[in-house]
Amino acid sequence: MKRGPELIVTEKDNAARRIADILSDGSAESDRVNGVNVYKWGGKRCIGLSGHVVGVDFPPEYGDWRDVEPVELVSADVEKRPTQENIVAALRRLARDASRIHIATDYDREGELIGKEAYELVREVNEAAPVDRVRFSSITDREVQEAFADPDDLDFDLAAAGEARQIIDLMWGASLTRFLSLSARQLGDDFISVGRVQGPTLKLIVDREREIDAFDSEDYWELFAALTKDSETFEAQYFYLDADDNEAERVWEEARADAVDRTLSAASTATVDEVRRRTRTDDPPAPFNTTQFIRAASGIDYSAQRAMSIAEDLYTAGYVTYPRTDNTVYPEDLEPRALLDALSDGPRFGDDAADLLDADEITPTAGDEETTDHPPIHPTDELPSPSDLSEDEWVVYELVVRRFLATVADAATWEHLRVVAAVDGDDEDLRLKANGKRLVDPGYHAVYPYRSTTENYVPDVAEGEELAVTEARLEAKQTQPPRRYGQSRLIETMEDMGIGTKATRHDVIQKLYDRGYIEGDPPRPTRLARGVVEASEEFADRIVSEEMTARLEEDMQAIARGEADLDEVTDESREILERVFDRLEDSREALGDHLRESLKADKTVGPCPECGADLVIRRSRGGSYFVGCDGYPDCEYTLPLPSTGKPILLDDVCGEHGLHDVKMLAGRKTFVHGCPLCAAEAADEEPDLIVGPCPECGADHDGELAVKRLRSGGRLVGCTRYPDCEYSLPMPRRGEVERVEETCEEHGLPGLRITYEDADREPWDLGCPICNYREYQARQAGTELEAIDGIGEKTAEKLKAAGVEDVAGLKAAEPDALADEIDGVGEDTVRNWQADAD
DNA sequence: GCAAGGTC
Repeated sequence: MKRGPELIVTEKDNAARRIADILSDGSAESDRVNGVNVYKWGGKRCIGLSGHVVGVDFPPEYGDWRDVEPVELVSADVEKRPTQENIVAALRRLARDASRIHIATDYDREGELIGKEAYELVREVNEAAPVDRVRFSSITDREVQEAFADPDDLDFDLAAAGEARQIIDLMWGASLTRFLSLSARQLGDDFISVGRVQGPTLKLIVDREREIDAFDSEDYWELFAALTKDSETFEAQYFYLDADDNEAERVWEEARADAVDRTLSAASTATVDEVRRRTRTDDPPAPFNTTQFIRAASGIDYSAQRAMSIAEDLYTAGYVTYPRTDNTVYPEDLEPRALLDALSDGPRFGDDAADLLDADEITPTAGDEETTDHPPIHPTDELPSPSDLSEDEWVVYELVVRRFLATVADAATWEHLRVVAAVDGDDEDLRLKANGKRLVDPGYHAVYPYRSTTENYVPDVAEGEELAVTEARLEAKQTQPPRRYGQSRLIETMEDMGIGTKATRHDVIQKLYDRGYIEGDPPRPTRLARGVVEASEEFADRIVSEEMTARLEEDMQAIARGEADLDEVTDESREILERVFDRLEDSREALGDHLRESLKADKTVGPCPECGADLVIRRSRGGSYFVGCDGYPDCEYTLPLPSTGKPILLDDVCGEHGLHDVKMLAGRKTFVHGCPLCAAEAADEEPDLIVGPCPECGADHDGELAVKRLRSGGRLVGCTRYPDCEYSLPMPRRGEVERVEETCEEHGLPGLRITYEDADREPWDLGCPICNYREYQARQAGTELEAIDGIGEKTAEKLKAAGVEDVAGLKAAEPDALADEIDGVGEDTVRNWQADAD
């Protein structure tokens, strides 16, 4: 046997560093091999991978979409190829002279597969060294030491289960994606994708939209009365018992609602006939897993994607534990008291943490899901100093800290008081109810302010007591269609359906946005999405059904138990997919037409006022959007669109022009532009407001600056001699601009004031427009990239590497070109950043 | 270039 060093392989660098630290008792030293961290001590080396470092794909000859019939992918070989060359090379180099190899990847199915991939890479260069597998549920001293003292073997069956998933996902996803894209002739960046996870997720959204479309709203009425005891007034609601003897508040017949209203309006007293007091315990929440973290973050207005991105940054910096976890049970070795003690030094929450230390006994809550790979998300005992985090990072970090505090805090206690009072009616008594609640012991709410603690006051009354009826109110209402899924609700539903994983669900939603399947927030499906779901339902129902995952899960478990083998499972899946293609091939044309119609519907604004053909949303070569006639070049009619954001069409149609309203999506700066023709006409009619002499041509040519409304809906201060003089300054789109008395000495211009229709909104005195713009530019120049929502330290680094140094540079960049240069960033993201920078 | 799953 060789006498070289032992090699430990982990799933990620972070785990490698911590394991090396534990096994070496802190003596490990960090080194770089091929740009990859390697930790060395004694006769040992430890390297962290980056998840999968090899990927599955078809052989290169299947690469050209147009040359290969999609159905050929069903029977094509699937190969493994390194995807992280530098890590693979480093692993090979270290493995060559290793005397023994320990696979220490995560303790789950995917970890077993990643371990097997490492094993195969090792075997390519070292046939002799023994390879074992160490398994531990959390990276703690005790567990790691025990695992290395008693190593096990790789579980090749479990890894094969993961491989079956890889192969099946690739063959279904790639073949159907190519088929749909080819049939609709969408081959560029705008290909049409389907897959085992994105399919059912999209169908969920489309199905909800179908319910909304099919919904017929119904009128109903609700009745309220103000009841007064002494001088204390509270509101009670009319109710009755329905046919099933259940309490009902909605009255479905107008005549009856009016009759009840008349009786209540005429009544002067109501008699209390029921008083019920109840004390309710409100238990503190369970520890955070990924899904619940995303849900809580969405409650404070962070999108799923953004919340996860911040959590990952906090994890990398060492302030919170691994954010991708299903686990809602803290590991045994977590010491709440020690952690509270550490947190009590922190800003914002230190006092709350310290208060919790006063308790005699600290028992954390536990959720239903207990897994072994990672603990629930909680803060570490390493605290950031105020300047270490951006404001957004602080907000999210505080959420994680406070969730931990909540899980070790006491339950809250509410006192509920239900009062029912009766008013004499013509044939029967009318009953009114009020539900009071009071937070008598705030418990965990004292440290976790993210849940509502709104109280409803109902005075202390006794049965038989007479209350004054001081007001009656009839409210006409309509039943509402079901609500669209929000992002966090979607993720929870995906989790319930068993599709996707903690690490991918939020990415899947992002993918649906990127593919043009959903828009806005809460996401609504495009026509294309409906077209894809309809086509899938007809020909490949599996790919939009959660059953596919359920079935795959069963097959994987069979493989893992050694009761089925990989080929059996993948061959069976192949046969099913072959049959799907038998039917698809016959309908290629019709399906392609349908998808193309859907694509066009997403872009069709309405009839062209000049030739009657369709007006569609198009993009100029510079990347900006405009409305142009589909009859181009015969008809050259166009309308401009605002320069910020990405346009989508709303359902509302302009009564005058028959054009759909346009909404511009730009993150927090999203706004409704409305009918583009109305906007253009309004701009033509709005008179320019002359401000004063143009600084460029005023002296020589008498040019004047004026506030002008643009046909795109925007506004600027520009020279009246445009286009001969192109001097201009930006102006906000909204509000009414007026001149004020005082004049700027430097520029000879009056100050400008913007007033708003909303009377609550303070007017904005921006002063001399030139001075104002200068100040604005100065502020921008001093603004760091990180100040923009969605840009963290890492993204800022990537931006700088791409040549974007500051906010001004970001604003000047072409979104598509910049997106190409930065991994994991799409064009829309860049547009959102730019909109935020304005 | 296609999926979904790791990780960054």
